[in-house]
Amino acid sequence: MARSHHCAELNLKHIGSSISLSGWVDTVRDLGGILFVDLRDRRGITQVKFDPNLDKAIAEKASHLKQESVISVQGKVTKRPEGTENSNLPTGQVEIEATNLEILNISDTPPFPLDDAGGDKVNEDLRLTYRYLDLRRPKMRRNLLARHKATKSIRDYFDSQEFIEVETPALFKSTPEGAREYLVPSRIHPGSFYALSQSPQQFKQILMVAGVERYFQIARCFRDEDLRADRQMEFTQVDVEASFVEREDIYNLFEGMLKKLWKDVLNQDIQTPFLRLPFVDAMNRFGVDKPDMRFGLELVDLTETFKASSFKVFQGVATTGGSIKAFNAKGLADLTQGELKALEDIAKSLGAKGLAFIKVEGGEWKSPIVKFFSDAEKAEITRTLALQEGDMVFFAAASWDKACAILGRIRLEAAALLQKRGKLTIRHEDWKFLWVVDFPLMTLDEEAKRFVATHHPFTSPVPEDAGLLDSAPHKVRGQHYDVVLNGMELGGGSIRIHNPELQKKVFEDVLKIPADVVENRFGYMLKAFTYGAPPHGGIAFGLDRMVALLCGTTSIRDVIAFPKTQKGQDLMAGSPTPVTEKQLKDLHITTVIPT
RNA sequence: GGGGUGGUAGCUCAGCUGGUUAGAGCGAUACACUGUCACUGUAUAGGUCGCGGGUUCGAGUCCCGUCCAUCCCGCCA
Repeated sequence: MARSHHCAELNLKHIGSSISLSGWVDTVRDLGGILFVDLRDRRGITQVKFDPNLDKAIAEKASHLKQESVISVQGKVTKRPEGTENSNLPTGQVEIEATNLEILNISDTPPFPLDDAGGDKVNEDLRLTYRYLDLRRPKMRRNLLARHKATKSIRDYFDSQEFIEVETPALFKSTPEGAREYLVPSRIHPGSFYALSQSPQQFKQILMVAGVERYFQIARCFRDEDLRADRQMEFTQVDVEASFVEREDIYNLFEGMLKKLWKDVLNQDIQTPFLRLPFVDAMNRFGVDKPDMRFGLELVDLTETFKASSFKVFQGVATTGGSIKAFNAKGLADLTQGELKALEDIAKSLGAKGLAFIKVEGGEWKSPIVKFFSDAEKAEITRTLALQEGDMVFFAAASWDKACAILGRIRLEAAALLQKRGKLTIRHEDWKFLWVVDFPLMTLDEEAKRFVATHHPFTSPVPEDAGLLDSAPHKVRGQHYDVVLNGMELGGGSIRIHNPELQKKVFEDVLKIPADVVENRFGYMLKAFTYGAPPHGGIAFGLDRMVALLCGTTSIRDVIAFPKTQKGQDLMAGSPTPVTEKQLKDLHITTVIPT
């Protein structure tokens, strides 16, 4: 038998037993005569003793071991001598007196340290090149385990709610309305392509028409967009859809899932129901549609205050439909020139002309713009922002959405600066869940000068707004909801349109997609809806982001076994690669490499 | 497509205003060491300073280009 026990279970109860262990050499401590090996498997570490007084040949053999070699050891569990116990190890009361050693594979010296602290500092490209070594690190092993627990918890939950998991195709047809897609050439149909599914959205709605009623899937999705710390080209969605539901049903269902998930993975109790925050309030108070509510620094609106101001920059914006927003970065008056410059650059990158501010220092307002303010304006600023010594106020004057976006970002940066100074504490495990609701159904695409669906074109309007679809599409609220945690969008969904006429109207009259294109792309769906489509709705959320949060990491690469780099490469296997002429010929493809 | 940061020994980093033979810690190798647990001690080896070009008497250092990684903007219905 290769092993009778694993490396985390032996203790005083096993003393005297003959056992066998297999695993990797974590460390070798050769004291000249006696020699200790920390033997590691996926469960933990056990100390093995090689004593030349007991067996000279085995001790000699062990002295040639290198770290990360794979060995199998037979021996007897013994109590460690008084004073040599290791309280840091669960197995630290005992050790194995080796009676036999089998060297299964000697390892080359690893190219980087495999402990948590050392490995964390290593360049990520090196970790990705040797991912099999990186994954041996305790932290990465924990992350893989947490992901497994999360998916198991989710499957158990939906099963208990009588949802069934249905697989849908990865090879779908191209629908260029959404994210850029990965195309797959058809060998059998020259010149035609599949698209890798960017989400199972259309199939899950069809499953509702099919009478499945309660569907979920842990589904792989593909999007050919630029990568980020929280975005990979292929990622995993927990995709859910149910018939005969309203928004409240989805909120309850999903809150239940998250409650169980947090309990199963972290053994923590989270509070439900979550706060419901309308989109407009989220923007006005936090400047984003995914607010981090673990800290304040909320935005205020000063548009009215500055409508008659002698400060022309603000007055001009305030009287021409724009907004003047501000917030108090409490205690940040000691911000350095460099930090201020960095904030200005961020503001400008978001379309601000500059970043107006007031520093309250030594009882005075230090600011390049304050000389333009009247006493009444100053009083109003002091009152609404609760200004005190040591505070720092930032302003944005622009269109409403731009002003919100600028300060929303500056608010996050200011919070980071305050945290660095120890003036603000933001705890990772302070779980502030919320639903953001009442999104506008349509958003005006400035470039294309037409409306685009905020969420997707299948989202149902809020019933009382449906009459505005023709006259004022941007005023129509959608039955769309996002679940947000600590500044991260975990997922979103909506109650869908189940009426084929309404769906057709949204495609053709509101989104202005030509009728023949609608028929070509979505005709099958509209047709399906004519055969008794039940009212339905659902939600999808990013499993990778969720697991990253559970593991306390900001990069989803840390919770994906084999992620790709920002340029979409697999550094270990070396994809993508060119292919042979024959392969291309079979697929009726010719390539043109840009020079 | 754009902006920021980084690339010096196997790993993590230092290397000021250009100036002799580019350093440290960890790791590796060898030897010593019989109760260590990140063992310890002594010694040794290890470098195309990402790559290409330029300025200069002289470039790790300055300039231009380029590649890679990463963070962000655009993008992600």
